[in-house]
Amino acid sequence: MRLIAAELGVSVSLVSRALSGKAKEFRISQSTEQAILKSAKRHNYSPNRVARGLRLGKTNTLGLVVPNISNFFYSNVVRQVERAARDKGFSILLADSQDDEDVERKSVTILRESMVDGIAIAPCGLRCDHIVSAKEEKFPIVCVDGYFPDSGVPYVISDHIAGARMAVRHLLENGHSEIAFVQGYPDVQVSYDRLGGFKAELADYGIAVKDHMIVGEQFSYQSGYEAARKVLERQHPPTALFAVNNEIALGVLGAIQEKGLSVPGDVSVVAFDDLPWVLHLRIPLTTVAQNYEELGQGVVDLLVQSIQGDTPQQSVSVVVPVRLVERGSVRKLRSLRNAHHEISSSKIL
Amino acid sequence: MRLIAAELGVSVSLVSRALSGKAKEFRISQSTEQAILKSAKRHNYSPNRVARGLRLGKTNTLGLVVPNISNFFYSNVVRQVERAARDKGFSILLADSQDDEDVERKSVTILRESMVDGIAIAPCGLRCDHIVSAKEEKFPIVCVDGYFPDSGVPYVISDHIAGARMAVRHLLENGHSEIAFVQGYPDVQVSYDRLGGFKAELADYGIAVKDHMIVGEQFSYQSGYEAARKVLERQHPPTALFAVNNEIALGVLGAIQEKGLSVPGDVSVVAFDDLPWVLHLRIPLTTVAQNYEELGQGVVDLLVQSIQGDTPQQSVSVVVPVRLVERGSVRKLRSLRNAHHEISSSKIL
DNA sequence: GATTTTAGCACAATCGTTTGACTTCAGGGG
DNA sequence: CCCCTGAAGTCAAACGATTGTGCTAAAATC
Repeated sequence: MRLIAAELGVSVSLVSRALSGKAKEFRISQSTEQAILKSAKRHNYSPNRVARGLRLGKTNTLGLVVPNISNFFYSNVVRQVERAARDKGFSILLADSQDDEDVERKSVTILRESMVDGIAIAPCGLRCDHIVSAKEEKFPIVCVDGYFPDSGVPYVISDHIAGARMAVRHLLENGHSEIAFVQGYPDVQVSYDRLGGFKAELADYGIAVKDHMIVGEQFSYQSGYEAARKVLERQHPPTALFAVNNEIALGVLGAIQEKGLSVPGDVSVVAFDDLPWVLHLRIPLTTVAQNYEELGQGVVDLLVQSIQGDTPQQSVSVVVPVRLVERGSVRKLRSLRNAHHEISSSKIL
Repeated sequence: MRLIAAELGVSVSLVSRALSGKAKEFRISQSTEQAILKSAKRHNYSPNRVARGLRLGKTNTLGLVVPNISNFFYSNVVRQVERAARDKGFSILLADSQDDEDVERKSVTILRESMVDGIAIAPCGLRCDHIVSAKEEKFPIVCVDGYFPDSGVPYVISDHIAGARMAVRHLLENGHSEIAFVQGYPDVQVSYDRLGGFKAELADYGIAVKDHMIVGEQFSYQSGYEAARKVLERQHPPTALFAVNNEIALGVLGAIQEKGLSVPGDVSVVAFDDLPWVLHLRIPLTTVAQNYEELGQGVVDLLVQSIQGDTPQQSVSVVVPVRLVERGSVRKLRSLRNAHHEISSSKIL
């Protein structure tokens, strides 16, 4: 800008205004405006976003924190968030928290130091003081996938409870009553919700929840694998397993395969998270599909709303519906179902 | 910083120096240093990276451009790049070019406007003027996955040629000579290399390349699906297919399944890109595995080297070895192989 | 002809940090 | 008594853009 100003013998302010299209507003003569624009082209000038950010107090950048970007679910969320953000003129500053609360915390700090205009975060734990304190300082922040009830932090999530219920109902309706719940790290809201849905649906059918059927401790292949192994080695193994995310689902399949069991012949499987490759698994998995696009779009919308100050309602949040995609990894157990009816007089749809 | 300075009745410069640990160097009395540090804690001050970036001319941020972050390959690269960058104190400004050269071009502009200290880019096309011009302006930029020969732009790539050769050799050694090459967008260096490897290996075995066996036009499920369908419907269909990336591989599997064919019974498949779920496919795929970690680490290393000005060699680039992981999607065709030998007197290992 | 308007532009502060160049004061050596 | 040294700090200019205010002519008005 200096260069241009000097070259044309005008002031920098003039250049700035001309380049930001405020020529009319500030009565800049057509001749100088054209000269400035032309000169800018020649030097192929492009504004310094950092300087502008400093002056304007906003950078047109959104921070995005996810626990593990190589997880297909998150990479899709990232993609959708990036797309939605770009549509609104924002760039994405990305941080991978590696499922570590400390890293997450540091990432949030760095993002705020970087003057991002807002942060979208898929939290990896239960502690949320860094998030809440951001919110209390009027810093735009929105959770995605996970959330913190009563924290007042807005969120965009899939309907975890309904998703879990749908999956379990599907199993129940096919006669399964011995269902293992293979979860990830239990102490996050997502886990609470999915487990809650699982239990609630069982309760609706009058079936008691057995604690030993709730297994697993991490959102990883390994954890899913070990948990499934353990539960399948019980004296009375489950007839169906519900895997709480895609990585765990793979672990579960690994364990099943290793035991020489077949899906759905010996054991049925339903998983949370839909993936393109489930179709081509040995047995196409029946899954609860989440809507990445709505999640990504939703979180960006909320964030941008909050940034622009028009926050109509206090804490608007979005719950995106999920849907069950049946693919044949669940076996119909008529006999068992009927048997069970007589015993438990469970509620029938 | 102002606040702290005012509160203690000292100048901002003092605060700045104290906080950046230059107390000794600038002979700041222990008492004031402590006071400043204490005050900073109380206000939980954290520096403004934007202001610092403006002043210092560097932001400790790396730009990263990938064609499609929801592709498992790229999401892993992103993860590794992010990790390696964080280890060196850099953040990642992410852009998804959506396999669109114009978007890619704009992304590079935005990243440079954002004063990132360097850019890692997985190019999605053949045009590279924006990349070369960055390099010519001494702007640190490194390609990953793709590259531009003779452009002088450093790169970190997998050994595409060797990978393709390994895959093809494996097929040849199992008696396949009618191999379809299911590629993506042909006009990128990656495609040239993989196709080149394919042809070279066939040539080494004295087998002529048939143009109608080279199919596909995009790096997508759909493209892989359609290409596989078409080639399988020929009068003399191939006995094996080589899918050039993971999404295409899925499309190929989809087509095979739809035709009611079995892998490897009716047709063998090898794919580029290793994925966690290939183990649990109907038939575990034999794949060419890339080393994400080395790719990510390598590109960050090169970039940081270039940023810090110590560029030992002119254009250091890295070619990361790949390895073939056999899993049983290739059938041994003794008969066919022998038959073929007699006809073509092909070179045998 | 005096005054007001207005077109066209320049000045300078500002955003938050960093940093080279000064300043000030006390004490020591000659 | 003067000069020098060193300790402890201050000043002010940058970085690159934006923006409120002020200035100067020429044109319009009465």
